[in-house]
Amino acid sequence: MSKKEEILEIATFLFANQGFKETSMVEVASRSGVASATIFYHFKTKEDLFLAVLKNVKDGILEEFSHYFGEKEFSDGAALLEASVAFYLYLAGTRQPWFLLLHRYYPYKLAEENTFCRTLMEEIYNCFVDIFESALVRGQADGSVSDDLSPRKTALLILSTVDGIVRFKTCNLYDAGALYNELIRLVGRMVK
Amino acid sequence: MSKKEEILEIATFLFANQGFKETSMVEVASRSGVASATIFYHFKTKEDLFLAVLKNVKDGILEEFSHYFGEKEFSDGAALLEASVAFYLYLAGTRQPWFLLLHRYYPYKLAEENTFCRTLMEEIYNCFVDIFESALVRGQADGSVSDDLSPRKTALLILSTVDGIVRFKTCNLYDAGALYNELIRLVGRMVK
DNA sequence: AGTCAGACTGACTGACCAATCAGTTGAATA
DNA sequence: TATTCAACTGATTGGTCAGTCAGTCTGACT
Repeated sequence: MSKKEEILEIATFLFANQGFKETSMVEVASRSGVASATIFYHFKTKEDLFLAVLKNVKDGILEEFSHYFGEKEFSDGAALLEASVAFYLYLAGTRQPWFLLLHRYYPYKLAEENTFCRTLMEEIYNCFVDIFESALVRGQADGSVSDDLSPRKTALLILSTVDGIVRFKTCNLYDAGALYNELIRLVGRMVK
Repeated sequence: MSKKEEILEIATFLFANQGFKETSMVEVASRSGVASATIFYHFKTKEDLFLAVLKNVKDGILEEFSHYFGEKEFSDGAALLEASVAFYLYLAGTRQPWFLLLHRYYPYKLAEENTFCRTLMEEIYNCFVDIFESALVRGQADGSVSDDLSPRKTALLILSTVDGIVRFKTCNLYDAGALYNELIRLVGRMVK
């Protein structure tokens, strides 16, 4: 792995676990085994480093989802929806730093003034919503999902539920992990 | 208003809008119209100031809920649940700084090592969950809520949905405010 | 061997920040 | 009037941090 990649990986971990302001370039440097000036050689500013991290996260998420849904088949829309929710939860577990980062306030704040950041955040969340929405649309076509639902709005609400549970889990509020099965059942009730 | 109260109010606003680390004691002082040493006279450390802010938020939330539910009557459990969700959304709108603060990572991180902070966070979230849970229990007794639901788990899932939508709104992701009606409808479907 | 460029570094700087301290002020009390 | 005490302050300090700069090193190409 090149030093640049190493810096990116360490920075992802630290920005996710400690936050942007709370992570110093010196710490990223020392953990990556480089001099702090090396980071500024590869990334112009600390904000630039953060954006590179966020881009990495976006690419990773999009790839994981397209990989998973590219090779699997589902019997109907409801089954696809259930699998989508389950895969979101699975991913939040295996790629904790990504979701920790997305549950911090900094990227959203940065997105208000930085168009590149806003684009990245939109791509990430649209990826999530689109998957739920297309499952709902397919479900309405094959009859496994109720017709009197707005697919887009319902998709957003499902995302906020799933995202909320994952956030509870990272915040150690309640034993949110124990709710995963119940969550999938309730989402089923919601759209039936 | 005493200077101490003024400091607390300004600190609540700044911690909520900028974050803990990003808010300097000098800024809190200058906006409150006092010398920075004055803050340290009233609050031993910056962390102490944050805990005082969080306690204020907790007291405010608990009072708002007990005030609202102390004077209203509801026809059945389902109606009570709907009103609870609606009041949560209403409160998140009128008391934005409180919810912004609760959607930051700092209080949860602090709660891991500081028992007082953990207690405050638990009191806040238990207040929310308890209200949803008791509405569900009442609904199961009067038949307006399905019997094959675990009231506690369902209450947690409803909270995560509502909390997720409020978070989306504060993060300016999508027009989450437009989903409020849809949200209440879907919660109704969930528990029927 | 000589040249060049990209990768990397140690030492430094100016800005900022939490916290301290030795005081002043003003109002209540003796 | 003298005393006391809580509230408040200006000046300062030790420490941290993002970012800069003037270089060194290494490997490829001539």
